[in-house]
Amino acid sequence: MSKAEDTRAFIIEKTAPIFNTKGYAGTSLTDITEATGLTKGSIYGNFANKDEVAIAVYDYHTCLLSKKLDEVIGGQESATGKLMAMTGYYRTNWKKMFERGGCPILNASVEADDNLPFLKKNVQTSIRNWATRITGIIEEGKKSGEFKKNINAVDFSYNIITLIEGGIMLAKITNNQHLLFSALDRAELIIKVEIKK
Amino acid sequence: MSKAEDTRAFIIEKTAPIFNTKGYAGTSLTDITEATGLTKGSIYGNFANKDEVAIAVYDYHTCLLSKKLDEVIGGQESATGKLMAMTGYYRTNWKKMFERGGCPILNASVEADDNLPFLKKNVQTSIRNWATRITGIIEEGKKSGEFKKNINAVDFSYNIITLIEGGIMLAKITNNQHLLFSALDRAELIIKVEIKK
DNA sequence: CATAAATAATACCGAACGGTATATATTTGC
DNA sequence: GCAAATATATACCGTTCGGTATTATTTATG
Repeated sequence: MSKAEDTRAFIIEKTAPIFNTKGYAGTSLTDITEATGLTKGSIYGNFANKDEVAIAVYDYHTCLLSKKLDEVIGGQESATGKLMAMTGYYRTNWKKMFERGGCPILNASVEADDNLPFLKKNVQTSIRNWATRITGIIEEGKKSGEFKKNINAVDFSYNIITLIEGGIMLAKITNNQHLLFSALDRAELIIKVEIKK
Repeated sequence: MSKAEDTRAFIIEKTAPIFNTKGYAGTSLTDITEATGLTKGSIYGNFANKDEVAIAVYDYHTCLLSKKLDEVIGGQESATGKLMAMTGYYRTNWKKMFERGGCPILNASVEADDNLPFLKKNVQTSIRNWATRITGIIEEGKKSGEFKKNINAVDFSYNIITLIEGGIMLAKITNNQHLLFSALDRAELIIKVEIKK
C-alpha cells in the first residue's frame, strides 16, 4: 500500500462514523479535518471533493458489513443456519452499530433517495447485492431439499430485509432494542415456518 | 385565524415537502424564502429559528397523516377492517407520498436520532401515538371477540409499523412499489392469521 | 546523498449559511 | 379615518461552507 492509499484508507475509517451519524449534508469538511487531524489540502489531495469521500465511506461501510455477514454465514452448514446467522448478527451487533450511527444502508437510503443521486446508485446496488445473497441461500436450501420448492425466494429475501431495516429504525429512534429483536423474531419465524420444509 | 397564524400555516404548508425531501440539514433559509415568496425577515417574524420551522413542519406532517388514517379507519366497523384500512391507506397513497419525499416519520427518524435532539422527542411521540392507535384497535377486537385474547397487542402493533416503514424505505430507494406492497401483504397476513380468531 | 516525485500544509477565494436590527407596509380596533 | 399594533421587507452581520492555487515537506529512487 502506498502512502496515499494509506492516507485514503485512514480518512475513510476516521470519517465513516461521522457521515453515518451526521449524514452527508450534516458532515462538513471541518468535521473531516478534525476527525483525521489533516488539513483541507491533504483531504483534497486524496479525494476530488466531498462527494467522493462520502461514496468511499459508504462503500467502506457496506464492504465491512458484507464481510462480517460472510463470516457468520460461513460458519454454518445448513441454509437455515445461514439465514439465522444473519438475523443473529444483528442481535449480537446492534449496540455497536447503533453507537456508530445505525445501519449505513438505512441512513444513506433515506438521505440519498431524493437528493444525492451520486450516492443513490451505490445504495441501490448494495441492497440488490444483499437481497441476492439471501436469495442464493434460499435457492441453495431448495436444491438441498431443506426448503420448500414452491416459494418465491426474492419476495422472502426482501421481506427479511424489510423487517431488519424497519426494526433498526424503530429501535434506534425509541432507544428500545426490543423493537429490533421483535422484528428479528418475526423474520426467524418466517424462515422456520414458511421457508423451511 | 389572525394574519400571523395564516402566514405561519402558509409557511409550514409550502416548506413541508422541502424539509421532507431535502432533510433538515439540507434545507436552507433560501429554500424557505423561495418556496414561500417571503423574505427572511417575515420568516423570522413568525418563527424563532429554523429549528422551530422544522418542528412545526414535522407536526404538520404527522397531524395530517393521523387525520387521514382516522378517516379511512373511521369508515370501518370491524377491528379487522380498521387494521386493513390502515395498510390499505399506504397502498392507495404511496405514490403521492413518495413524490413528497416519502414517509416523514421515517425521514425525520433517521436524520434526528443522532443529531437533532429538538426533533427526536416529537418523532418518538408520533411513533408512540401511532402504536397506541393500533394497540387500541387490537384491544377493541379482543373485547368484541373478533381477535384472539392471548396475543400481545403492543408487539403486533410495532411489527406492523416495522413492516410499513421498512417497506417504504426499500420501495422508495429501489423505485419498486412491489417491495412496499409485499411488506403490506405480510402485515395483512399477520392480521388475518395471527390476530384474527 | 542528491534529486524528482508524491504528499501534506498554508492561506486564501467567493458564495451561502443562519440570524438580526431597523425601516416600511399593512392590518386592526376604536 | 386615524392611531397603535402587527406583520413584512431591506440591508446587513459574522461565520462557515466547499473548494483551490501555492508553498513546504516527506518519501522513494538512482
